[in-house]
Amino acid sequence: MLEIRDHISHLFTHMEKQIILSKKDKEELSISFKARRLLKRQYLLQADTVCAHESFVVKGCLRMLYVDEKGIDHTLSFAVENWWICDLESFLRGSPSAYNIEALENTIVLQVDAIALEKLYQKIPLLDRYFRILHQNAFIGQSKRILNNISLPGRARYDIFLKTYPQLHQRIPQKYIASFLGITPVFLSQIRKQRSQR
Amino acid sequence: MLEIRDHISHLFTHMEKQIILSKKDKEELSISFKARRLLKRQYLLQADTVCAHESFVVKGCLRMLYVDEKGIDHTLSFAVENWWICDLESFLRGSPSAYNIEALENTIVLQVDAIALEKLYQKIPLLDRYFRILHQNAFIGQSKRILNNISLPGRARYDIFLKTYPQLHQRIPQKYIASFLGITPVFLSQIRKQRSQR
DNA sequence: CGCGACGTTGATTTGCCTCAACGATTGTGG
DNA sequence: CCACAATCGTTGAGGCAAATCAACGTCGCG
Repeated sequence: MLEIRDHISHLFTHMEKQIILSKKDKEELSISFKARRLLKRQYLLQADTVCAHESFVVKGCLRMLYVDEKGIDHTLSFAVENWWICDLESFLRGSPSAYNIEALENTIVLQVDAIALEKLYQKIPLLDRYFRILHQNAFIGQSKRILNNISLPGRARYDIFLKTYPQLHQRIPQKYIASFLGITPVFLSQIRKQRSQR
Repeated sequence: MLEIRDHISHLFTHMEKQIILSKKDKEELSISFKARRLLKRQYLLQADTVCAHESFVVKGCLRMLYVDEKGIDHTLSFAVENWWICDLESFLRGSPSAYNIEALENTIVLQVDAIALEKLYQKIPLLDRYFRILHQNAFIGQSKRILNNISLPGRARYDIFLKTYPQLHQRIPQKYIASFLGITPVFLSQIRKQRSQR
C-alpha cells in the first residue's frame, strides 16, 4: 500500500520555499492529496480523456506529448522530481485533453483533483501565492524556450538543452529529446556526431 | 496630464472577471498604479536595464523583442488592450533585461512597480489569485505556441496565427508577425502569395 | 521631390527531413 | 540459455522547406 505520509514531505518542502505552512495546513494537504505509483511506460493521462489531477512528481520521470495526425509524437515537457505536471487547460475547463502523459521510469506522484484543490484554495489562501509563483517561473522558462525555438537552429537548441538540464539527458532517450527540441532523431544524431568531432 | 482615474476602470473590469474587489481595494489599486503614455516607436523597456514595472495595456499595442548577436530581432509577444506585459525574470529578480518592449502605436499603460505590488499583495490577498489565474492562462497559451513551433511548418503556424488573433494581423506590420512566428519576412510573403492563389 | 521603410519576387544555398539500411542493445518466448 | 523480434541510435543518399542575397515597386514622410 502506498502511504501518503511517506511522500508528502517532499511537497511540503517544495511549498515552503515560497510560503509558510501551519500544522493545520499540512493536515489539510495530507488528506487532499493521494499518492499514485506508475510503472515505466504507464500512462498518467490519455488523450481525449479529462485531466482530472494536478500531479507533483516525488520520484521518477514523466513526459507530456502530443500525437499529430500522422502519428508522430511531439514532446511538450518532461517532469522529474519536484516538478508539477498537468494539462492545465483540460484540468481547469474539464475539457478532453489533447495530450498524453506517460512514465519514462517507475514513478511516484502526488495528485489532487479539481474539487479538492478548490477547497484547498479556500482553506489555505496562501496556496494562490504558491501557484502564482510557480506559474510565473514556468512562464519565464517557457518564454526562453519559445525564444530559442524562433531564433536558433536545432544544433544551438541542443547545446542549450544540455546546459539547462545537464542531469536530464542521461536519463531520457535521445528520440524524446529530439522531439522536445522540434527536430528528428536522425538529425539529432548527426548533430551529436559533429559535436563529438571537436 | 494623464489621470489614473480615466483609465483604471479598465483594469478593475479585467480583474473582476476573476476576483471581487471592494471599494477599499480599488482605492489601494488606484494609488499604486501610474498611467503612462507612449508614442509610437517609443520604448517601454530597453535591454540591459531592469524591468521596473508590470504594465497593463489600456489602449494601443506593444511588442516585446530580443535582438540577437547578428542584430536580428525576434518577437516574443505582442500586447494589446487588456494584456499585461513585462519581463518577469528581470522584474522579479531585479536583473538586467535581455528584452526590449516598444510601442507599435501610441499607447496608454497602467504600471505598478515591484515594491508597490508587494504591498498590494499584502493588502489584497486575492491579487495572488488574480495573477495565478492570469499566469495559468498564459501558460496554456504558451504551451500551444511551443507545440506549434516544434510540430508545424511555418505555413501552418501562420494559418493558426490568423485564426487565433484575427484582429491582430491588420494592426501589426508583417515583418513583426514573421519574427513572432520564427520565419523571415521574405518567406512569409511567399506563404501569403500561395494562400491568395486559392 | 527624394529618401527610407516595407513588402514582393526571383535565384541560389543550406538546414533539416525522409527514406532506407545497418549494428547494438534489450527483452521475450521457446 | 539461446534465438528471435523489437527498439534504438547511427549512417548515407536524396529531396524539400526555409534562409540568404539581391533587385524592384510602393508608400509615407521629411
